[in-house]
Amino acid sequence: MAGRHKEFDEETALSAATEVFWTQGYDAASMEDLLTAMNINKGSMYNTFGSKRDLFVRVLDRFFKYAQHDMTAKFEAFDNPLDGVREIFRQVTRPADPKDHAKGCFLVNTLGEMCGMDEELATMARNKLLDVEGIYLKYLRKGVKNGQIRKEASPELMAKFLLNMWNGMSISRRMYSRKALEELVEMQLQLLKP
Amino acid sequence: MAGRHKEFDEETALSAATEVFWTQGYDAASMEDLLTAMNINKGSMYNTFGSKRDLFVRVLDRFFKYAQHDMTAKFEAFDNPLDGVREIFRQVTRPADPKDHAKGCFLVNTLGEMCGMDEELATMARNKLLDVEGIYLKYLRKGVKNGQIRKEASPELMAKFLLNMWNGMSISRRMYSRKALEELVEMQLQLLKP
DNA sequence: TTAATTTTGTACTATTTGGTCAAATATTGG
DNA sequence: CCAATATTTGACCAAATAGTACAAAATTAA
Repeated sequence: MAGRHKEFDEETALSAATEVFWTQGYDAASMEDLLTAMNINKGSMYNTFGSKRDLFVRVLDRFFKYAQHDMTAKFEAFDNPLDGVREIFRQVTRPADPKDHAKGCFLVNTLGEMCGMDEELATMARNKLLDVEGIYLKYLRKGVKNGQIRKEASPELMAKFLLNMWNGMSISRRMYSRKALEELVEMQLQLLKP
Repeated sequence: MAGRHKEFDEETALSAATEVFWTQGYDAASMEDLLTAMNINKGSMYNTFGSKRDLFVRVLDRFFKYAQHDMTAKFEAFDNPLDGVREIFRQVTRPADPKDHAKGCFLVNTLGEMCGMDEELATMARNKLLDVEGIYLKYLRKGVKNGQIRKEASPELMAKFLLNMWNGMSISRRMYSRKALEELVEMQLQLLKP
């Protein structure tokens, strides 16, 4: 196949774009911000990704793919799903970078920004969050079978509860101390214990 | 004092502006959108409110004032604070207009949009949400005294828990059915019962 | 009446927005 | 080397943005 080679790495560029969309949101992120972060030219961007919106969809999909793997890995690393949940919520209570508190959850942010504005993007974010709920459900069911999770509440409802907790913490992390967030997690996890 | 009187009612105009900011967010709401909704001219707006940002601050303050009154009234209408909380969360599970689901909570939206972008506005929203937490705290304490709320957890933590629940539901309402939302509320309220 | 004040509407600025395009550059197969 | 193909580059564009300016009409209190 003839033609000049791509000089930049798509993955690297998408990763940089993720950071910009994540911290600023879709609308507030300008093409200039994005191109500077991605370190490519306008032409390259439009040639490769199509449009700002298309780029966002790519970023969203890629983000979710990694999040999915990460979540599953964390659940698989523990015998007890409660420990998996704790590990997952450590991203909230003890983020790698304290600046992550302001960023919140990318999917939650997107659902919040797009709902009522761009229903298509909102639905993408919503469906991904529902997939997250699905992961919770899978490991909760396993936990119920092993007697690690209470049998009295339905796993379906408990999964929704965990997602609601995640949604809430995505906002609450912008207002509470680490200690308060940790207490909050531990308090709510009581609802899952047998 | 001489001079022509204002033709429009500031309260009415602010109410219209609230709707626009609430559904679209601060950034996405254009002056054109706002002026059309408020039904006044550019000159009148800038003369009365100063700037888009100043208008937003007025809208935010006014919104919170009403929310505060509303919450307090709901708590006061019931002997048991648990019923007060249920009534407050009916705004989420059974909103007056189903379109309110897409709108979420104005304060939560603002904290989400502004955190990391405009720290001053973010702090305004955050402080108002912390005031909401304060209201929860007041009535939880009363409930503890009356044996309606469990004594084992600290009222401070339970208040934070309620706010976290609110934050979460402000997102979750954009993805779940009424029935699921109601089950979610009732499940989580278990944590407050004695 | 006069001075003060608001409303209305239009025109304007200056900046930023997402997006386009053509020319230059690099790569490959024939 | 040549022709075809693909990417890079930066200039360019039309639309929208918040905000300003202003003049003329309207209303009011003193």
